[in-house]
Amino acid sequence: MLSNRQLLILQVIIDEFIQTAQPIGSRAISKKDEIIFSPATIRNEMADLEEMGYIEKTHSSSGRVPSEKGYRFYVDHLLLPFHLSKNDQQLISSVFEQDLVEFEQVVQKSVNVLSDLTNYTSIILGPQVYETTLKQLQIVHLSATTAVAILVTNTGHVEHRSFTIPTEIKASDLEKLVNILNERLVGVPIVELHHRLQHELTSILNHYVDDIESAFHYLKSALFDQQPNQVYIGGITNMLLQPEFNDVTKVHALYSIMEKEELMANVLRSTNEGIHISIGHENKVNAMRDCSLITATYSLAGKQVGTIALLGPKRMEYSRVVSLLNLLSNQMSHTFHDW
Amino acid sequence: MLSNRQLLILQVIIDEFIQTAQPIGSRAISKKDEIIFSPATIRNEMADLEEMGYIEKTHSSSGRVPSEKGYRFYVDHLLLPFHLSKNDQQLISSVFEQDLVEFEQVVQKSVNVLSDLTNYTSIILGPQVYETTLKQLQIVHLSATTAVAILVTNTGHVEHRSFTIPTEIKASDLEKLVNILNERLVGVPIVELHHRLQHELTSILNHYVDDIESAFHYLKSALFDQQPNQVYIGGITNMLLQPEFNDVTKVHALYSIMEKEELMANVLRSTNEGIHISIGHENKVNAMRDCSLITATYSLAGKQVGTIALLGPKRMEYSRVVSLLNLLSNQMSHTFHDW
DNA sequence: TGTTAGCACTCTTTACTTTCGAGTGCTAAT
DNA sequence: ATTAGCACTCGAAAGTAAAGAGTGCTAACA
Repeated sequence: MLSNRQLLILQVIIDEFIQTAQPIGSRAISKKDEIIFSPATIRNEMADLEEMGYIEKTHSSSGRVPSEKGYRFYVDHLLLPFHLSKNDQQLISSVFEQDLVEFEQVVQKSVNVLSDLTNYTSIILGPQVYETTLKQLQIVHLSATTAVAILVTNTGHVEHRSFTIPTEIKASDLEKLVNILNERLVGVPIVELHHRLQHELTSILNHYVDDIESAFHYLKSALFDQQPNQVYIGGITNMLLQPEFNDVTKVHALYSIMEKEELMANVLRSTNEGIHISIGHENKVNAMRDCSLITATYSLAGKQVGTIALLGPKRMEYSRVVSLLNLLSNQMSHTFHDW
Repeated sequence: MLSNRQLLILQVIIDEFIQTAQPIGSRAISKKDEIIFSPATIRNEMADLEEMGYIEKTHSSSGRVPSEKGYRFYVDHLLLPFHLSKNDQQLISSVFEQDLVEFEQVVQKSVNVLSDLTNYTSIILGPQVYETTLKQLQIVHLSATTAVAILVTNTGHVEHRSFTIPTEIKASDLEKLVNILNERLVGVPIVELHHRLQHELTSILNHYVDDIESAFHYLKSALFDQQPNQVYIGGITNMLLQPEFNDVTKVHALYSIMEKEELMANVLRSTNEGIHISIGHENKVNAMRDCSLITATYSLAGKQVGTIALLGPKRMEYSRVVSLLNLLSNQMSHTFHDW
């Protein structure tokens, strides 16, 4: 479809535009070392590339900028493997060098390193709780009427929820309940807890506990009502550094959606395994239509559990970012392999 | 010092500027109902007010805007008690109407309500952990070499930290240690824990535990290494709605410091009891020199524990914001009174 | 003596023009 | 097939002009 020369020119245009954010003219292209043709020749090729929809003009006599189709072609066919600098590699590795056992710590560090290295906004979706299993359940009484329920997972994740104990529930009932649940439910995947509680254990529990109904109801609501989506975001302010976000209204739209954890979680959760790139209008969320989102998945104990993403302008350093995400997601998966 | 007429005019200028963000001219002032003088008279008074430094011109023939000295005078002497609308009051009360026992939930809700009501950025500094006491300490083993330490406070706050258990420490030692700590330390203020561990308990512990040194060391570092500052921020994007933050560079500076939790914690921690207002250059942090920060303290069980703040342009609705903060901080203190 | 009308003056804002240059498309020559 | 040449287009930047909001000052007024 595209001649070698056209491929070369397209590559130069996109590479250049990613760096400068300025439209590229035929003269500038001809001056590149790898180009041995005159501006006129290049103009002809550019006219063809434009006709095919890979590049665009900002106005009738401007240089060219990549179109979304152009970026798509670029990432699909022109992406050269990027050799990460020693510094990049070290910074990523440094996340895993300490004895961090807690998931949150690793993720928090990763988010920061990633946004610092790229100057984009990095987003990590934490492990799906349903991939993890229950390690321990516990009630700590704070006063006669209040208590904290604490749930520890096999990944070291701790969920806790305070609640008031209504007067009709005996504290002893609650304790019994928790004891029974611990005996029966340790090792069960979190996502199944609800079902198991509901269907298999009610009868057994009725046997032991006087007023199982309300005690159960309370414990359930305390623990499972709002399963928080763990979305970690770093480098939000980096967006402001990109020239395409000089306009405050654009930034506002983008920031608003990033404040919505659930929305972000949905966006990231629906990604395929491995590296995936959404460019501009390929993004389902309107406010991201001027951005590209690159996602990578990582796994915990062999199962896919979460997503790492970088959000930046369409004019992203795709090559480098893909390499960084690859490295990081691999290292994460490796670190979490035997948890 | 200032005549009644000057006070009136100053008040009108500031009230008006707070609403419109536009310089106010003599003609506009004279049209106000409460003003019965001609523009010429007002011009004379304005010249005086300017000479005294309460108002400024943006250029030689512009209307006047309040100076920082003007705002200071305004909040010190001209602030009328603001009557909150039913809606405002209800929204604030709604935070406390549910059975929220957990501190985090109350604070998170408050932050959101506050930023929604004001269109400013709201910041809440969580309870100082050292004001709270230990309720329970616990170790949950995840694997042979990893465990989570969980610390529950009397406020229902849960701290947890995962750590690797080095081979030289016996799991049983760790358990013993935790048992002893629980017997001895429940009810001790968190801030004293470190001291108590260090000085009073070492001898006792030595008696029971074989290798107290390293077990102790590990537990300590797991629990007390980085005491997180709990800074809750809501409505960061609201800044973008203010005309004074049309400039992306200003926003960037401001957002950067808000990403630094410790810095924000320091700023808020160093406030006096009750309501306090810092205007423009009164703020110690450079990036806030174009902003006003209004803080209020709330207490838990009678002791001062935290700060609620609103950050906005110098042109804030001081009167309303003060009332809102007063109401919220009182309700918070009241709610937390007997925790 | 305090207040106000009148007026010249200042400065910003907006719109309109001009100029400059980067870049294009096309044609004709190589 | 490639390139030099050239007329043309458009945006960005700079300059000009008019409009309007607001001021300070002076002199008149109650």
